[in-house]
Amino acid sequence: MSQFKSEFLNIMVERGFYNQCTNESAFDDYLYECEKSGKPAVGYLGSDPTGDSLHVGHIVPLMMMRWFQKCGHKPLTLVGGATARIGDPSGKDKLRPFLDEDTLKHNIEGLKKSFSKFLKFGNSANDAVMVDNWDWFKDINYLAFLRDIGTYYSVNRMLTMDSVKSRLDREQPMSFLEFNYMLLQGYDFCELYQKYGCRAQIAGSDQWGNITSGTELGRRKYDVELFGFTSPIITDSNGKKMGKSEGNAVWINEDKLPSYDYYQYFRNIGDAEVGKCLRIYTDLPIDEIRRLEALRDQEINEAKKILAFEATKICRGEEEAKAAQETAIATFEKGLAGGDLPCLEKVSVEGLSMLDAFVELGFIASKGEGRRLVKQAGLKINDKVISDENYKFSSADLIDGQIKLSQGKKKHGLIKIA
RNA sequence: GGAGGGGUGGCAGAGCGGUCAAAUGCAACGGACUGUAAAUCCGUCGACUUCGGUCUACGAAAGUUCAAAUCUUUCCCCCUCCA
Repeated sequence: MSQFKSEFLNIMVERGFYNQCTNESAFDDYLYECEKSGKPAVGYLGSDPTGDSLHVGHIVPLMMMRWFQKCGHKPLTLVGGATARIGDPSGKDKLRPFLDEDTLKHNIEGLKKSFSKFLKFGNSANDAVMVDNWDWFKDINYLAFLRDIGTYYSVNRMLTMDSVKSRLDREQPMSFLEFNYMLLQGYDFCELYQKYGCRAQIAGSDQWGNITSGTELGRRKYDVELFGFTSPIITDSNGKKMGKSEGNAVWINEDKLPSYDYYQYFRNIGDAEVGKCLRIYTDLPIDEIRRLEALRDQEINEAKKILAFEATKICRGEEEAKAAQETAIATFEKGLAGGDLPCLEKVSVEGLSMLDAFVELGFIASKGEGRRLVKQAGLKINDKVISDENYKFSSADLIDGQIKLSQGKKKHGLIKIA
């Protein structure tokens, strides 16, 4: 009844992770053999440290790797210390600014943290391993590289690759530096094959060109079939990429985004996305997901709560997920002030300007914006709309030693007496 | 090296001496309707403000002018074509 022999591929299809594979049946055979023999298949996921945390948009391949590991296989997570110094031209119009050494180092630490939330690292057979391509690129000799690797690449072929072609079609400049990116990523794949016996690369579909660069190099240089496997780009109902909230990225790392906000991102997902998101962002069994996504109208909110909780649990841990959920329930369903809301601590609130407090909480960028919101009835104190833009707090506003501040319907925060 | 085109708000993109805090679109934000959804409608969208205004902004600096995003000069950056 299942489409594939291997557990991994079946899960990928069932949960909507499968977009494209370099050789579906051979990959299936390979995985199946590994699953049967108990000897893990090795696959890798690469990410360039151009930022200090991954965000929700990166979760898709991360979850693929998570399932890969759950099926008994070994994930390698590659941080592109070297490739980040080049810049992946895929989907870009411009050369990226160069990052200095300190930033790269900082970013690599951030990525490791992000990876470790989704994968188990360690020394067992199928534990994940972190690698950095800087290790093998830093001492490489240019001439040796050209002779060893360059001979296998045809410029004619490279020019047909989407990442290059689209740039040329749009008459955007592409530097020779960026043009080399796919060679590096191809080399990575082969290096991991040599070192770890890695035969698979898993990534988003925008990486297809870079992946086939690796599989082709593997075939030509080592006479081995390497596999590439990609996910579709996950978009919301408006066709926009997932992962932005209020124009800001939804970060994986907790130092970049509070768990409550992470939870709220999933809680506020559109109805049409619930099923898709449950499959992709949670570990819930597929039967349970089918039941939840069938819910309609009011009831689908239950599914969204489960989605938000489960997604937060994977990324931030069960404790954080619970706290976020409790805060959300208290705030939205009971109209109380939940404990996990953003909070200002004050010795006294007497005479404190309301606008200053909102600015300090980060809800508004300026007092001017606050004044506008007051005119539009967008600011509330203890759930009462404030119409005086110069409102000053007094101890009469305190309820149980705190004041609840709200901006719009969704942003809530507290002032507490320290 | 030569010739030409260009750098404007989060992005795209008008404006080309005053009426410009800068059209329009997208994004974003608030309100209404709902379900913390979508769609729709209305409104807002540089900062400060005692709501009269004040200040800072159209790559950077200098200049012309009563007045400059708009003209001049120099510089920086980007693109196209030629060598």
